[in-house]
Amino acid sequence: MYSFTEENYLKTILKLHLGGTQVISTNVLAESMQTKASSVTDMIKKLAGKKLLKYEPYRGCILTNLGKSVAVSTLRKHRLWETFLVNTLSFSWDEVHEIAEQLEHIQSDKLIRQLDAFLGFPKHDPHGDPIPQLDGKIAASPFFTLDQTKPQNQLVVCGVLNHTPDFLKYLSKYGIEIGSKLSILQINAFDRSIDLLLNEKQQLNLSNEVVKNILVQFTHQVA
Amino acid sequence: MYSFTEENYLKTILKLHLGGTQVISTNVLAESMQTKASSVTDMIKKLAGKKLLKYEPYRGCILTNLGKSVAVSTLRKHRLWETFLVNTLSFSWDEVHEIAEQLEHIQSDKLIRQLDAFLGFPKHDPHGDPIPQLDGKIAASPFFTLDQTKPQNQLVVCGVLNHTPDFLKYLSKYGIEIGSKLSILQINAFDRSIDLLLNEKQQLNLSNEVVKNILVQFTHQVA
DNA sequence: GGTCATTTTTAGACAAGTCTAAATATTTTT
DNA sequence: AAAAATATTTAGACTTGTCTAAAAATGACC
Ligand SMILES: [Mn+2]
Ligand SMILES: [Mn+2]
Ligand SMILES: [Mn+2]
Ligand SMILES: [Mn+2]
Repeated sequence: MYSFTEENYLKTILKLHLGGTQVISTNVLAESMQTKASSVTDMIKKLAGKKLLKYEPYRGCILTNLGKSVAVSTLRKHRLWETFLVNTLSFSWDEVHEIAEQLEHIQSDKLIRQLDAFLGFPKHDPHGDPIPQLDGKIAASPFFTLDQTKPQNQLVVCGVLNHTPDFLKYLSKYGIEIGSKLSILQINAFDRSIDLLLNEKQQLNLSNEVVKNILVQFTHQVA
Repeated sequence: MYSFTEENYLKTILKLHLGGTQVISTNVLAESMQTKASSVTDMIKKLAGKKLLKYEPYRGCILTNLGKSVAVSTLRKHRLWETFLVNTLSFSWDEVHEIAEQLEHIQSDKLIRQLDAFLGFPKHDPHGDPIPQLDGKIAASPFFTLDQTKPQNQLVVCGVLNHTPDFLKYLSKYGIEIGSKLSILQINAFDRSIDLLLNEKQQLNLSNEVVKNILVQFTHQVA
């Protein structure tokens, strides 16, 4: 129905909306899509012609409900495939994004329904991001970042905000993954780094840059 | 590395080679690709330029070893994905071809290796076609068609030659699927139809048109 | 309110893949 | 061996998505 390129534009616009921006400017979109502003203008016009977004020249664009539904569906497919790659095919969380970028464009409603069922209707992908449901609803994340915590908090790692392979490999190297238990020992005021105990045995220090990209929740809760 | 279109051309040429044709003519390829001869000429020239096939103007083309390896890899991916869809996601054998046509172009060696392992290194796809192995070898089919059998033969259905959804649904309607047991009761000379016993309980008659598209082997053998 | 910097759009070009129509080569028929 | 039929290639055009360079609109500053 829609080309890979169209779906990628729509998904990127959706993510910018979800990031809190109402109207998406041409330059911001060009930056996000890693392309030129002139290319974006051309594509935006085409998408507007297909009623996928509202476009005001020199102002920017906003997804219509139609555009939003296409974008959410693509995001849902992306995150379900990432879950499949990690849970079923033993990939690590830093390897799956590129492959999911391809798989998210496979067209078959039944395929995604069956995949969802096979995976047990997961709520979150391997990076802790919510998987949009079949009805298009995207749950608000129940997690918070590690830099919003206090000493003595007992926490579980539930996701990350930075999705780059470098960051994910860095965490894996220290044994930090989804489900890891963290106890806050001390927050160092001078550099906002945190001393903590990982899985009740290993003590380590994480810089503020790392800490603000880790999503956690309290131990007693069940996601 | 190669575009979807290039991979589709290469895979189609490979199948024509496997069907026994040494040199593929422009018109035959156009027919197989459901496109025009002029488009084929353009594409063949491009593929020849990339050393994927040898092309002699007005004569036809033959895959090089490089072209063959790309084509075999695409065919392997197609058949592994079809197996995944049927074995893991509960699709029926008449629903998977279209989806596999998309999935076969996903680029990731590791993905296919992991999928193969997850599926238990299957030798045949849901239609009984051999799955090319990682080294590029395609096993000769150990099966023969139902019209090459004699009365009293005890057989197991192992595949089909006609892959159209219509034919596959027709077989499913009568309960004929991979693994079904067949006993030949009688071969009717006047129309070459066959009376047989399905799974030791149901008697039925299959036309020659159906019979020559069903692949079987003797009951005692294990594929 | 006018100038300047920035943002956005337009104009024109290109690559991939396709098509129709016309030209040319090959094969078959006489 | 020439004519007719068939197969193949070429020429020119179109679509999608991209780019660079130039033009136009917008917003900031004085
Ligand atoms: Mn991702
Ligand atoms: Mn993710
Ligand atoms: Mn198939
Ligand atoms: Mn098949």
